[in-house]
Amino acid sequence: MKRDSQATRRRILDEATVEFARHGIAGARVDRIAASAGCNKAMIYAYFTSKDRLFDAVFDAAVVRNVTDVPIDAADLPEYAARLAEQYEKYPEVDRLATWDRLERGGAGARTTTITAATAHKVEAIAGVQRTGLVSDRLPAATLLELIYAIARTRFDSVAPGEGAPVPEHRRETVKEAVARLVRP
Amino acid sequence: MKRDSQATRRRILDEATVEFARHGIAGARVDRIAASAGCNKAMIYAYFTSKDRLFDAVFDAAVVRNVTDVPIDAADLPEYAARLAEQYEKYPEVDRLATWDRLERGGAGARTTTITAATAHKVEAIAGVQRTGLVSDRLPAATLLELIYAIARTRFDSVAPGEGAPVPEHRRETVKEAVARLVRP
DNA sequence: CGGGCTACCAACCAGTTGGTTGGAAGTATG
DNA sequence: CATACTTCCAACCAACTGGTTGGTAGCCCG
Repeated sequence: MKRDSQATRRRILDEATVEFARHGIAGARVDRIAASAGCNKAMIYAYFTSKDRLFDAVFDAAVVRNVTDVPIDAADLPEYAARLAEQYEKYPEVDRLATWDRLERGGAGARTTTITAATAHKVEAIAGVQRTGLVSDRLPAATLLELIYAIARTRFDSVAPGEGAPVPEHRRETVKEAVARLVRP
Repeated sequence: MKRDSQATRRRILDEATVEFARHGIAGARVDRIAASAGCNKAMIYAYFTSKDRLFDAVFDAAVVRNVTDVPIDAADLPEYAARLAEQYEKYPEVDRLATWDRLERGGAGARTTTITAATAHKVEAIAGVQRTGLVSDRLPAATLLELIYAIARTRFDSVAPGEGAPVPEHRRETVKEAVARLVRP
């Protein structure tokens, strides 16, 4: 068959993203990833060394995209949070991968240099805006960021599933309103 | 050895709680549960039928305790959220079990009659207080409850791990302040 | 055109694991 | 004291699974 190692690697990563997001590390099956990627299991080990390293690659790719796609705007935290919520809506697997990482690996994936640097930058940006008085300093910058993350990740589907769950536009407004209240001076 | 089926069942449930909270369903090992419960694996199947049913029993016990231990007080939502946060601090396995349930079973455990009834009651209680004007109705009652849950579950340890993470008392005040802002009319 | 390298694969291995079986042992009762 | 019931167990089974091996086949280059 026609060969293209870059294409094979790409398909493995894509299908592994789906499999890990759905089943986590312990529940994912390397055989299933190979089957849906249309290649042999040995190829996965050739490119990624082990199941765990494959998860690393998947996690890093997903998280880097989130950090890149949604830069912080400390001057407009409600809007920033709304864009973050949209990103989670667009890529629900990212939150799932982050949650699997927290449960199965104690959050090790989130302690990479890329993420910790990005996070430190965000905290400093929020602290800066707090010093100008535009954002309340009743809560520390790091705490505020965690709350913004928690609110942006909320899907609003578990209390009243199927009914009253906000459509994306409502979710955006909900997140915006909630964060606006948190940061109001 | 002296026999006591109630005691054996209790030990299995306790050790299964630890194992499922730590590893989830796919990652938990029935052999490990048996070993730490000090009984034979066959006993687990005698009492609980299957690994999945054992998780059901563990989940139900943990969740029922949360619902029972922390009844809602719609007249003081910030304080209610603070008590909820304390409960999560006291029993961190509950949030983990709920999260595994969401990831591995699509939240099926949370859709039991006990929980949906308790939730409906809470939503109605919040809606009632909104009608009196004491709590803002900018956000629907169900949405407000989801946000309260999200805030109460936040551990404030992932943005600045190890440093600046609030001690329980600070966490309580942080949750209270955040929820007070959300519900302010 | 043939050799060598790269990309790929079917079959396999050794260990694991949820669940079962054919009992043994403790205990209660007649 | 013997029987029967309940609680418990060691060994086992069949299927599974992460990872490896001994290749094959496509393709490039001299």
